[in-house]
Amino acid sequence: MTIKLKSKTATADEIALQLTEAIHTHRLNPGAKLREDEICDIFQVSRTIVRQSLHSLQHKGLVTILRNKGAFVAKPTLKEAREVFEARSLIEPAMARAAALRATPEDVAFLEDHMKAEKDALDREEVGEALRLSGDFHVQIARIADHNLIEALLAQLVARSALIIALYWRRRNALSDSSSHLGLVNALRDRDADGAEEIMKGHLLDLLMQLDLRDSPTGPVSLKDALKK
Amino acid sequence: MTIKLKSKTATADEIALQLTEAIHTHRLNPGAKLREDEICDIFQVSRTIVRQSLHSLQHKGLVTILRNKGAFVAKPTLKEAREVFEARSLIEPAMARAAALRATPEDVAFLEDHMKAEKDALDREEVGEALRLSGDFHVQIARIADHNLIEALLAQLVARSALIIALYWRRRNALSDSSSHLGLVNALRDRDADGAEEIMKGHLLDLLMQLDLRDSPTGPVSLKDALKK
DNA sequence: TAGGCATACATTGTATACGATTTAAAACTT
DNA sequence: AAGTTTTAAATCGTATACAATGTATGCCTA
Repeated sequence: MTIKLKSKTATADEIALQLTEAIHTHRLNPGAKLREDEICDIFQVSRTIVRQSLHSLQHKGLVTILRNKGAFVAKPTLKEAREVFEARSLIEPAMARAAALRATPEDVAFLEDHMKAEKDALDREEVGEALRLSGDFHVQIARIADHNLIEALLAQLVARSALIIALYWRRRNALSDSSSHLGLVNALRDRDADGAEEIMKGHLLDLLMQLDLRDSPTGPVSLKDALKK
Repeated sequence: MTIKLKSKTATADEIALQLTEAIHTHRLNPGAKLREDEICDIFQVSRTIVRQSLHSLQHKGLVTILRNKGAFVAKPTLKEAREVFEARSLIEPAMARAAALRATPEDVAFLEDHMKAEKDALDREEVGEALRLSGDFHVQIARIADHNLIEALLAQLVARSALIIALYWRRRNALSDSSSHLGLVNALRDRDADGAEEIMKGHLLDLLMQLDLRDSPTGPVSLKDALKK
């Protein structure tokens, strides 16, 4: 899928956002090289701007920059993958609880729309987009909980989760368990803080279970890479 | 012994680290302007490098960059301050627990040395340095817990906490409650996971209590600032 | 003299040029 | 022909030059 932009100059943030979405929807896979000149051509900006966005993404853990070698979409190790989900397990249940205590009817309606958009994307077989929306759902919970810091942090963790899913997803058929999201929305509507917290806890555990985080070294590696040195 | 005469050019990371330490020890206060040329002169590097480090610090939440106006040491709002400590309260007790289960005798010895260094700094009345060490203690717990992701995250939160302390510290006399740290080390030595978790929880609560995070708008504001716009 | 306007200065933002390093390719040797 | 050295190309890192923006100064007018 081509990444197009308006004729006027793009900002570093816009480029970073587009790259993030491409990663999130698996149009860009872990390990993919991000050559500066190539991105310059696509967005019609100087390398200065491109480098800003790449560094930005590096800080967020989505990109790995090797000195004098270039920028690559990050390839989380098994340990990093576990750590991401451990961190999420520490944070998100509390966010679900806080969200349940604060959610307005508008918030609930928003989440319902959000879930519908996800379902529509799945019906259209836009798997990547569905995955992105599914992750964004979690970020929205933090937004409803009115916790900006964790919202930003969670956005990073969710984006990294997309990388992890790309690397360690077990089966390609069953995608997301939307029933958890539905239950969460219901709990929010009912102001059921305990319920929301528990559902979130279980939901993250479910996600983790669907990943293959055993000690197999690095997952799918190209033969070329494996033999390189 | 020969001394390196070659004026080794500082890297962006080194500059960022020095600025971070200056912030951590309160040699740089919230709101301080960080002019690029000035930093260039100090470290004898081009603006390219300085801008890299400033952007890096912005991503970490220590610096705020206003377009066309420049970089300033961040000034956390009351809400942001609360969020930092809420996030720490979600994360750190779990780290204390994990650390208690993993701590080796070497780890315990290291923490004891660390506490002694903090005490020495206090005795020498190097308040800023003591504060920095006190914060780093928490980061070391995450390191012992062998959780790299949270260790990095916590380093950011601790650095931001230094800003918060600079802004919202209640009384200038009583500094840190070293008894909590001592208790924590003992719990780690005893492999007392529950105890470590509880002590950490209480310790963070104590810290929070010593801050003035009531709804007074932004804490210490000058009349001049208040009328500025 | 106070306020508004215009100009000059200071600082930041972006693009480009140049040097350093890596990667790929070619030529050479054994 | 395989391996090694040499050469060239591609790519990244840093410094610098220039443009855009913001800030301060002085002048003019009422």
